[in-house]
Amino acid sequence: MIRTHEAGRLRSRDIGQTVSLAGWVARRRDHGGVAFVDLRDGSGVAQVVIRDEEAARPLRAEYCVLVTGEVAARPAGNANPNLPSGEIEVVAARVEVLSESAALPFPVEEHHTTPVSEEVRLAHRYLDLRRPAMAANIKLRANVTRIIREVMARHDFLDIETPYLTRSTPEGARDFLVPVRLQPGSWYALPQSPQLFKQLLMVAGMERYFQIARCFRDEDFRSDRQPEFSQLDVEMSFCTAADVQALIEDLLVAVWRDVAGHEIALPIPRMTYDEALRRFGIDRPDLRFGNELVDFTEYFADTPFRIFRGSGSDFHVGAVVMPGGASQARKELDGWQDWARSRGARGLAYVLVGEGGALGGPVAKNLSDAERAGLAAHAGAAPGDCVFFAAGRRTETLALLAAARLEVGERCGLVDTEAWEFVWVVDAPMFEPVDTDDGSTGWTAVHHPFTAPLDAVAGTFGESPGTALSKAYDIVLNGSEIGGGSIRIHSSKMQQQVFDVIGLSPAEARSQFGFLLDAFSYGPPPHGGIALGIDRLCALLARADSIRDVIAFPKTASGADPLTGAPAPISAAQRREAGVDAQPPHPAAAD
RNA sequence: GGCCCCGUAGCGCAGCUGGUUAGCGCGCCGCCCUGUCACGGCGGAGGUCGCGGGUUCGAGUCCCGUCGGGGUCGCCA
Repeated sequence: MIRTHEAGRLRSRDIGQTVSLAGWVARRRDHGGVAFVDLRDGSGVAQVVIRDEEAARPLRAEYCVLVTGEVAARPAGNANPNLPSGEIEVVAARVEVLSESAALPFPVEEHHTTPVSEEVRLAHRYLDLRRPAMAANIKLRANVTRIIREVMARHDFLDIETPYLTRSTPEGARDFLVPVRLQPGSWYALPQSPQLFKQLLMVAGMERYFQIARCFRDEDFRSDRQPEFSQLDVEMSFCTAADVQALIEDLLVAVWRDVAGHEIALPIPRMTYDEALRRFGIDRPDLRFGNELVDFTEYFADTPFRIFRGSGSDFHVGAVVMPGGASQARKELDGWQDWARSRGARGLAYVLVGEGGALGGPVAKNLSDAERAGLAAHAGAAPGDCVFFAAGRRTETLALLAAARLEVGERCGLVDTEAWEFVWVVDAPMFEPVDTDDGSTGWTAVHHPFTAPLDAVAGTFGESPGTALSKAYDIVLNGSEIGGGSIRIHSSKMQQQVFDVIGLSPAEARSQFGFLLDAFSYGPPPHGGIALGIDRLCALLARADSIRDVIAFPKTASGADPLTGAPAPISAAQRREAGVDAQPPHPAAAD
């Protein structure tokens, strides 16, 4: 057995020992008759010195080699502090080439810091993953899932698999569909999440279920969204929201302690959805910095400036301060307008607070004397600051200000990039208005339609859906949602009431979720759960820009895999066998 | 589906208001160098400028279309 994963672990105490190291040639340098080879394996890099006729051996980058030799102290001077084994080396007695490497499509060696396009990296992912930074990400992820399994086992949860071939459901994201050879015209769908199955498992008496499940959604991608992704899926019976949160806190503490060396302070703070929107304009607040939004709706209730004067309960005027922003050039201030317009807004009004306290900018002269006098104090702005304003429909205005706050935080260096700021966002609304095809306003579930209402509205949410709050909870880290869950409805009567609100008729509900409603007629236990996004969680832990950096074989933004060429056309014979050619619509299919 | 940015040698890039033979760094190949460590020196190979069309005496450069990559809004219960 060849000893591997040793190179980076060699230390001066190993001097004098004979070792065998298997790994890859990270770099070769020749000086006279001596070859210096940096040998990389899973544990790091060691320098191998090869003399005599062995040095003439053609060892080039990424050759896979087996080196046997003695660990020795390096001659004085020039020790490379960048190598973990910088003060020792292996003097090779024997070098065996296990396999050669072709010239590389891009630099694999660590010290090459010039960026390589992701497309090229993905096309040769097996080389990309040899790079120490990427290898570290993959190891980090393996550690995370290992710790998750340990914690879940300690809490007596059962790891239960659920189907990947299941039925399509109407709500939510677009499904990936799979044709069924044995039943032409019928299709499986890949699950968007195991949501329904885990609730069925609760009915089945599996009181504590978890699974690290792959989920599939046929929607457009982002740096933090892939068509398939992994989530830690959890469901438990006879629990409260606090029980689920305590479990997840235990889990997060264990993961961050081991992987990040960080001790999360418990309990993780709670914030209501309403408070998050008021203070940060968004339901996933980034608490790594302050600079909260300021409500100016009342302040400008009677303003002569028409833009800031609206009517109706949905009108909102808000502001966010940019510290030191008053010294921005006109060009920079115009840049903010472009920035706002690129986000679909009309613009971003601003007021500059002068060093003497006098207000500048095009908006200020439209305000009354009294409004000008108190503006800086109300906004919490100091001389030299810039105050950005947005006005209009409340949700859109807050969304723009939330984005502006993040942009200000980044540009002004307000964000503590070393911080881990967790927060539970609780009591989200059950429903939000949605424009339907016929122009009327309907309701859609904010979380999902199996989310239970708060006890206070359990009997009345059908009468005023817009104000009903739910037993939902999202876990947010540094402004990213890393998980969300809720206490579920376990009464088929209440479940039907929710379907009524979102416009799903009893017949439709029965057609789509009949199996769940049936199950709920057999004594379902009260239950609730949560799902954590493994990819996002690992990306944050790895301080990676994209979840692609913590997925071994991710897809590009168009859903393609440059490595395998997927997706690819199938042959005519495959199409015939799958029954997707000239397929008649199934009689039971509804549009 | 909308908008923005990018596409020039294996990789990363430059290429001005259109004008000789399209450059630079790294890598690659060859030779030299007895302790290098982002070693160094000399020499060399390598490019349908993503693709198609248009304008022009002349297009890497300007215009239209298209494909690919990245970001973002919609979307993602």
